Amino acid sequence: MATAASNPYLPSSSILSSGSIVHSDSGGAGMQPGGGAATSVSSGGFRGESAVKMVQSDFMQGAMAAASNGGHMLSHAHQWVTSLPHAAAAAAAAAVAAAEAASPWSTSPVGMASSPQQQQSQQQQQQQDVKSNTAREDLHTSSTLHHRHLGAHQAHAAPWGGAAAAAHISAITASQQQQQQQQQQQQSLIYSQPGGFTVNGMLSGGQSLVHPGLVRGGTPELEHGAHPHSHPHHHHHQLNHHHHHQQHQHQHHQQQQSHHGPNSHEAHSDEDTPTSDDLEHFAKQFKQRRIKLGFTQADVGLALGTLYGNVFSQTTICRFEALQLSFKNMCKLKPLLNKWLEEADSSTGSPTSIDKIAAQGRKRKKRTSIEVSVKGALESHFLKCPKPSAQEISSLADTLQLEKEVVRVWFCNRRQKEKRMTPPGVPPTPDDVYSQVGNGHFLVDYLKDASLNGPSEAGDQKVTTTTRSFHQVILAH
DNA sequence: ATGCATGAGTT
DNA sequence: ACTCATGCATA
Repeated sequence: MATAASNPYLPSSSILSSGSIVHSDSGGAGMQPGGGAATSVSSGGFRGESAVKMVQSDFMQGAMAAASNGGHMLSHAHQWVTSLPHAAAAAAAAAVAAAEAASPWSTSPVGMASSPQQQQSQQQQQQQDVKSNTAREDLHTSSTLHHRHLGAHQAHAAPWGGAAAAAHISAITASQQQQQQQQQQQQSLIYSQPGGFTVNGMLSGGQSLVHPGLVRGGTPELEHGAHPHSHPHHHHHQLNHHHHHQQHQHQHHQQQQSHHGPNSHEAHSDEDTPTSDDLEHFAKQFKQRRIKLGFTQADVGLALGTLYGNVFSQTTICRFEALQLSFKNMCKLKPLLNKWLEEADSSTGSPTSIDKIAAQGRKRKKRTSIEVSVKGALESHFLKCPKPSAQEISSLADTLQLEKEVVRVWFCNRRQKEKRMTPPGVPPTPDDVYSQVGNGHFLVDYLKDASLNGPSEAGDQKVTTTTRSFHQVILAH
């Protein structure tokens, strides 16, 4: 009880006007009345609501039922905390590109031309699949890694990329990039920090991870951020819009030189085209080495900032290791992490000096805790309609007594989750290969329903099989 | 390790 | 208003 109130946020204290902020929520155990609004929390279980997370799909089954629980509501009030304006601001320059690689990863099968229809047409609706039924559960047993084969549904054609190849960039057959559809792709911006001053925190140690040489003096230039050897110039910027389809997709042909043949395939180090297998393997390996070297995920994130000018949080590193990022995002980060690994490796023994940067100050809304029962309700709606219209959101919000914005964000996040490489579930038991269908499949698609977005194409998506390995399988047909 | 959140860039 | 990349705050 009594949780003390440690208010986490609150930037610097007081300046904020009024102090009404309140913190609360927390959940710890559940008490804490919250100051203004109570956010109910209750989730209880540690590690993510254990129960809940266990099975997402199960929500429907079990949780839902429970859901009815009464009506509690959570009110979360909105209390954003204001903090200081941090300076981060952004420098913006993009540098990134550098690493990106690009390319079509097609390594795979290739050949087939993809066919599908969807490629260009659709707009945002990708497949949202919903799978429902089957329960996929995720339990990853905590710490250890879960090895699953992830699926990669990689789909996009290679947006960013390209070329990463180091040297020759240009060439690439055009095939891939080709069609850029208008979708959005994302932006990958990179924030580079102005070298002038803040470089990222680290640096200090110098010794440790980086050698002066690598880090370019402080200015991270934007243009080529760092490529060690490759040539610069490719425009970084995202280009290509092709996007989504991460999961379904078909890849494009174009084989690149990456793998060779028959038995050997490993290689891929960085520049080539990362295939999902590569990514999976790399991620595992990365984690292992990182741990051996004694670095935390947070350390790595900061170190990347020093090396490339892009700082990443512990969260991102964690997700990378767990393959919980989109395929594209994984590809983007891999080169950076690989580079770090090389550095860290060579400089063994050095301490880490890390420090945190801290603070950013922006106002961030207090995190709303949604009760399990409410989550169950949201989950069930999601299955019915992953993309509810504004109106639906409003009514749902009303029903659940949540802010509309909270509901909207929940759906956005839920949708993102579906797109990750690693499906939420993936049983740690990779073994069964076959049976996975039962549990893991998600990519089913249809169901896009119509609410807002449209109709469209939806149906097309075909089903991608999903079974364990998406990679290769990829769309059937 | 994850849930909820912010924001750029699109559409 | 959405998607996608990221991260603070949390469990």
